[in-house]
Amino acid sequence: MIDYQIFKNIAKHVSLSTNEVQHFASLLFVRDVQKKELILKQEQICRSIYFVEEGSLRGFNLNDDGKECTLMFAVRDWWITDMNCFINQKAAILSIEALEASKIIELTFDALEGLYKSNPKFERLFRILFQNAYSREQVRALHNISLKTEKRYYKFADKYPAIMKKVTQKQIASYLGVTPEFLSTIKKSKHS
Amino acid sequence: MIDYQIFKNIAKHVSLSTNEVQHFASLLFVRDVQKKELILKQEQICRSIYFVEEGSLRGFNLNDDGKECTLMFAVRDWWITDMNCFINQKAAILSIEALEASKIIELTFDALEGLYKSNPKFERLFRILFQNAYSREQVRALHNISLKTEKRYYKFADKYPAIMKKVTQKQIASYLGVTPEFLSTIKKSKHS
DNA sequence: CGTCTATTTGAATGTACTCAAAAGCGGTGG
DNA sequence: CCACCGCTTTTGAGTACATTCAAATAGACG
Repeated sequence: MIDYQIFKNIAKHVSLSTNEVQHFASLLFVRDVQKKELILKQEQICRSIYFVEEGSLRGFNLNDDGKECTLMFAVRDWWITDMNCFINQKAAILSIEALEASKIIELTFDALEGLYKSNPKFERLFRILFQNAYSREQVRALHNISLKTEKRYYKFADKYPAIMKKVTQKQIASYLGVTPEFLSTIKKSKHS
Repeated sequence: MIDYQIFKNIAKHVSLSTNEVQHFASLLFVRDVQKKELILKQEQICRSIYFVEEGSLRGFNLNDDGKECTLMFAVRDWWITDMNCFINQKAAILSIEALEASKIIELTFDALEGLYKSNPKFERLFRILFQNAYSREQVRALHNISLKTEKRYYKFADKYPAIMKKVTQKQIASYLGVTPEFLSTIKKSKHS
């Protein structure tokens, strides 16, 4: 297990001793999920943060009108959770589904709180992960309010080629907050 | 200085000894800025994170077409920076201006990196601040892509009454990513 | 091969923008 | 204290962006 991608991901930010790695590993749950399986269901308490060891996931919200909004994708080497519900341990706004057969690694809220207490390296690790996540969301918010859909689409496609390979156009449309029909017409018109 | 709001803010998340508070305080720069003064200028390296001790700030981007987009407001007891540029120590995308005469507290990147190394409590503190910031941005992203402008406006007004008192309608429009003219027509139509 | 879903296309409608002009408001100087 | 100036807000007409609904086509999968 110690040759898993998750340890390479961590090693980018902090260096752990063999013992620390072992302890961390002992807290993880590795799960193989199949395509379309839900790792987290909306309304359910969000008890864990997830790492994509292999495969791909999508976090989305289904509203009262039946409209799906994709908030995030996660491919190999990415972390994902419904952050707001995770940190407050309350009912999730998002569902998270597998886009294909995937291997995911689960770290529960309680285990993570224990890690924070037992070893400041984990405070550091997640401080870095969260600061990076916040930074990305801040840039995304700027793009959302300042750019036209067409430009946002091509920026997304440029920035995340690994995601483009895994997802349908309908899912990208729901990530951009437009209808699949409109995204279709955008792609047809000649682009920059 | 130790009765400043910033220490109450920190005490919500970690408890520091008198010595730790003193050390932290020794790293801070307190500045009085006047209305319209720029704390951070776009294109300039973003070297610090700021805390609003008193007053209010606005972070915005000015694009090539001369269009201003407000990414965030900060009132008393809030932290603000151009996160992406702060953590990479590169040219800022945002300018930050004072909306009124304000007292702000500046913590530089280098000082903060020193704090992380010297005392894990600061890793914890900023881990919590960043996770909360990320959580808020995630919710905001969902609202941006799923809700109509009208609903976003009233949600914002409900959630941040302290900000509503300080900012113009034009600035709110630029935060929502719509024109001031359009926001004006929204307010006129009868609302939910 | 047949079924289910994704994608495309088009017409009609709604949402939001641009441009222009008028009205309102706050601050400054005489 | 009033008059003027600059900026914000409002209003309206015309246009562009994006949605809804419906139907046709194309792909994916068992």
